[in-house]
Amino acid sequence: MEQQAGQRFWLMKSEPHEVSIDDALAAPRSTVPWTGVRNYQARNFMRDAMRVGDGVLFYHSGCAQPGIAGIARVASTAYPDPTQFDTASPYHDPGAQPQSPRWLLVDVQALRKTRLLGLQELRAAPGLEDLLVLRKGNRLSITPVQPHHWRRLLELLDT
DNA sequence: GCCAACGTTGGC
DNA sequence: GCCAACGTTGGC
Repeated sequence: MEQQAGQRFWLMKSEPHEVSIDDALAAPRSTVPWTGVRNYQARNFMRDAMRVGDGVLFYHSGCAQPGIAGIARVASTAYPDPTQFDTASPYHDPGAQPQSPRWLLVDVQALRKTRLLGLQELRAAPGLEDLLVLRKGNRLSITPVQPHHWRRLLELLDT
């Protein structure tokens, strides 16, 4: 991916049994709505800081082989997550009202699948010591990625 | 299944 | 505003 001025970078976690990088690539226009974010900090990143075209590291979590599995891009601005109003959804939020949505999402377009860059390898890689997702106890499903981390990760993914 | 870490809730 | 209890995340 070419770096553009003002472009920001993100790491976004998905449980592959829900939406994997393969699922995203197989979707129409390789684009999926990032449903189910129920954390205010992560929501605020989408609402306040993300822009169309931002780079995304597609991370598989909650699985046997956690790690970065692909590259994607932010494909929309933030809009209400419809699952918050859906009583049949596990993401239903009885406190959310259609007139005042509580939860937002962005569309994410998968660009390519990469080799699996696993957690162990991430932890061991020089230059990634401060990557937020590697912090002890980190549970945020969306974290900003510094440009120098992004460049380093792309190097690692291409080797 | 276990458990550390964190976020949210609700009584006070 | 404090903080204990509870629920969730996510690696192992």
